[in-house]
Amino acid sequence: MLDDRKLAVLRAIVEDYVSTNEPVGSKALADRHNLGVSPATIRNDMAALEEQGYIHQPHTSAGRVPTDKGYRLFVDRLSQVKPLSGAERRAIETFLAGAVDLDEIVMRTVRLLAQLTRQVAVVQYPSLTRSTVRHVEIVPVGERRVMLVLITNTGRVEQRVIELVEDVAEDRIANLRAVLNTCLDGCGLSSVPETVAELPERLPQEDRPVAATILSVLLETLVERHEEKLVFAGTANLAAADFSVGLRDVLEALEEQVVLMRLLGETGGLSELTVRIGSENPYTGLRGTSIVAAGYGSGDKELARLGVLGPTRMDYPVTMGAVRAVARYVGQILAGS
Amino acid sequence: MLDDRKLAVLRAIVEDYVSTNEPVGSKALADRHNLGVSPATIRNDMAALEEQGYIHQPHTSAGRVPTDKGYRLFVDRLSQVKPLSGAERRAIETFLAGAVDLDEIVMRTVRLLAQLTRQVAVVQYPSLTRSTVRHVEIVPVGERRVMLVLITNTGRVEQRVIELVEDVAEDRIANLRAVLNTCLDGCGLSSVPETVAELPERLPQEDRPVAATILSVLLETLVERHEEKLVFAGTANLAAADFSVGLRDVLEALEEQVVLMRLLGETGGLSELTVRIGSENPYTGLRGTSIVAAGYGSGDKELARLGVLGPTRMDYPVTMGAVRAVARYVGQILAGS
DNA sequence: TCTGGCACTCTGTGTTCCCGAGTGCCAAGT
DNA sequence: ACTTGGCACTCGGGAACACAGAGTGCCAGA
Repeated sequence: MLDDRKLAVLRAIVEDYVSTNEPVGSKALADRHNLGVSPATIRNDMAALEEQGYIHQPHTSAGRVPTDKGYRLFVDRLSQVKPLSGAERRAIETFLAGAVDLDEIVMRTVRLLAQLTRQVAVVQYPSLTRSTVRHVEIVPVGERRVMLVLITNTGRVEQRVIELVEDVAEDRIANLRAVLNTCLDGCGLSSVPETVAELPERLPQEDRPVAATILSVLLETLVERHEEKLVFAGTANLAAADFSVGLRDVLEALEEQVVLMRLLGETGGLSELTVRIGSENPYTGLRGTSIVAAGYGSGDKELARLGVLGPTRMDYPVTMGAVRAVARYVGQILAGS
Repeated sequence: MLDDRKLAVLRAIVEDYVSTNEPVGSKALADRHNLGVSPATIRNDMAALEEQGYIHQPHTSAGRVPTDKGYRLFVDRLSQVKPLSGAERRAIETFLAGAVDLDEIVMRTVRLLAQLTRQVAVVQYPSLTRSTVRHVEIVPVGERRVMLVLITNTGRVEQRVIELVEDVAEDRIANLRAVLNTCLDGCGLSSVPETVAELPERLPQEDRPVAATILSVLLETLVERHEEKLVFAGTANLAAADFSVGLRDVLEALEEQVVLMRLLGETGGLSELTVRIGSENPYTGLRGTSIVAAGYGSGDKELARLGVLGPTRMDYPVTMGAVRAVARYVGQILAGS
């Protein structure tokens, strides 16, 4: 069905189209790549490729352009992820190493990725789910209000203000805090719910209503927030890549956290690359765009995902290389801190 | 020099140009606004206005377009800030009231502002400088590491990880924490440096080096971070407003926090509107764009600034009204929480 | 000081035309 | 059974051109 030469032709078409941004014709192909055959032969192959939906002709008598299906085949079978240059590696290391806390790690990562790929980069904050509790703090901040602060081993801090229904003396709060910390210290966030369920028994009767309020907020924080936060950078790169489809839609999609979350996708293995090409992704505003994403984490646990978003017509090998490399480095940094 | 009628003509030109986005000619003016004079007269006035640099002709035999100077005069003398409609007010209130913590207040504010003005909105996090300390927490997070968490009365939480040079037992940390909280509780952040300076005296000799390390980080956090954080939303609106100047530059400027910070400007009074029109602003990538900003705060203290950024050709009265209103509401919300 | 009239100057738009790139097909060659 | 060169055909996009319409400046008269 698709012999080697046809595949070579498809590869050549993708490469040329990506670099020139113009439909590529049989003659140009014969010139630039030495496929060892004449334009006429290539034309026959192209006809076959088009027949099967891998490429497409904008109009009669224009060159061919890869379809989403064509890119898919290219990514799956015709290309190899291109590793970064040594200089780029060093740049990543020095750039990431300077970060002092989680916020800054994330910030620098997203900028780095945007710069490296010249596309829009998206980084999800490390999920709470895989972290463990380092410390829980309950701070009175008013008459009947306390602030709940949760610190994880990944250095993340979550905070919520809680309204109480009754006045609670400082020492009762202190006691509650002590009990909470004893129970939860080092506890994996995913197992917090069970641990918390048993907790009221250890408290004096009178404190249980208050504890219940606080604990419900705590759980809520874990569940609701556990992977909402996203950061992105490099939107200016969108303007450069002249988007076929309105970039208004793309900008809108970027502001829809929910959409973005889904685009980053569910995890494959750690550092495993996910590529969604054009219409493969569920959001209609993002036809015309592809997403290359990977999970990152410390050790062997995936903490969250990161990726880039660009025109379907992107340099997949290079982009994939950059995403994979950054994901790995971030993992290392997180593990080391 | 500029009699009333000429001013009226200028106002009419600005209004028409803003609504139609096309150079406006004398006949159209005479038709749409009843100025009581003939097109010919208007032409004379326009010639005078052009002479003085308030309007400008793209080409011979095209209508006139306001210059930056023209917009400036319009904003300063010819327009009145347009208050929001009742419906809009209610929308603001309900939308902002739902926020549970500072992060969410800021997030909702920036979205609200973007939606209301159909432009790019920017909100600066409430500055620490004006807040007071609610609580300082020091949490051991490893052998020789502690995490410093600072909670302010505005609900903001700052965190930093600190490496120590020696092992420090829990109880010494606890003591340090107690002392810190006693001294700093309720202390205005701006007066923290002095307060902290006297602090070592209250500590046992042995703890002073550790305390010094921690305190220096504390101060650093206050100084360095006190107004770095910015959030924006509504970039999709940029695509709609067909920017004369490349929107690439605008997107780039948006990612430069420093530039943005300066654009929001130094404070006038609280809720006082600052308007920078086109070339008035210092960053060349933003010719073609205007910024409308205002300070917001709780009580009479300005905590930070917010604003919107859009094409020079924007509806100033409406935009200014929205910015001012949002600034006030946010102030109220912050004061109330 | 305002107004109507008039000649003039542009831009933007629509039309036409033509070039060239690219194709598909076919018949001949290996 | 492929591959190749030749050939007629198609179609998009740029250049040349004309033209209508909007707008202007200026001038003479009210």
